[in-house]
Amino acid sequence: MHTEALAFHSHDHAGCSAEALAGAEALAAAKGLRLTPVRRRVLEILLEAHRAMGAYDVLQRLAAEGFGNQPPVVYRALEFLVDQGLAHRIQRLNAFTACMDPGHDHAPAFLICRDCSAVAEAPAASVREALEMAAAAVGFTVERSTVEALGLCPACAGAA
Amino acid sequence: MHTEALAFHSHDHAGCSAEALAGAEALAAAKGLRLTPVRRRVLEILLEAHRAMGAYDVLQRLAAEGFGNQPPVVYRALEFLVDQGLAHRIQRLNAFTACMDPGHDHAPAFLICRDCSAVAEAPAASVREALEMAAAAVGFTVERSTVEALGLCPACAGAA
DNA sequence: GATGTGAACGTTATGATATAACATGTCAAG
DNA sequence: CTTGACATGTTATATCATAACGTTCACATC
Repeated sequence: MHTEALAFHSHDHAGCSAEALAGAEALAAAKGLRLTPVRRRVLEILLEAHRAMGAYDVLQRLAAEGFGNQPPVVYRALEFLVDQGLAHRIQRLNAFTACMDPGHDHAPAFLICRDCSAVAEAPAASVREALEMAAAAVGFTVERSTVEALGLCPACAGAA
Repeated sequence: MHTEALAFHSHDHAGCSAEALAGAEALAAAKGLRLTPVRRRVLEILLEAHRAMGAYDVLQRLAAEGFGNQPPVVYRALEFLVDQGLAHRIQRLNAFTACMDPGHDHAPAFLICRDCSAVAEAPAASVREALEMAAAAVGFTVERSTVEALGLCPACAGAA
């Protein structure tokens, strides 16, 4: 279960966080990256929250634990995590989420529930492919893409 | 020529702006919307620029012409235009562009050149369809979607 | 073990983007 | 000519993000 929309279903949360963290450590070791205390703690905070968090929300948590409490501290850590594919930025929310599946595929689509604000990462290979085709048709070369959908998650759709 | 990536090719710019503006007026008339001086002027500014502009850039133009010079003035006009499909927000740039084809299709993909910053609107029916399928697979209902690609436009790819 | 080097971190300050709240103006319907 | 709805203008502030600079620390080299 690594490409499904975990966030929309109950699951072994502690387990999936631990797994993602282990994946991050493996990736860091493999690539010779430094998963320093700040970076690691930011990733843990995102994993624990299991939803999109604003940079300043993360910063508050960091500061409460004795790390620096100025914006650059958290923005640098987030930049590192995003660059390495360990976290994602949700443009629509100016927020960040931990990547649930570091190291694989990547360039997922994000499904954002407008009701409960849950954010799920969905496999988007077909979406990217369609986008690349559309871009190629006008001579454009895609390097990075952002695909985000706003709507209703299963639970909130059911409640309505 | 209403679904192609105009921004990447030379074309009758004054003509396409006039056309889009006429389309906006027709749409406003048809829907009973008020295309007031501020709103109309914001749309014209976006059409003339023919690229993504930040809200404060637009505001500066407005202020120079005697309109209010406080952020809410331009943000309200932009919100109106975006809601009515006369302009689009480019999340990745925190910027706005005029819609080149008001009234049709809609929910285009945006192709953003990282070199020259040109932004083109590309037809994205197939992309949206793929996204809706992927979302449906996890029980999510898409209401609005954001599809943006960062890369190289034909001209800049050629120059490199 | 001293020392140079570079990356990460901390801090100050500021910049850029966006909205809440309220006052004023406009205009058509009653 | 009042009322009500909506647009605009203004003040103030919230929110998101980065430039610039100094300090610390791990580590390689001498």
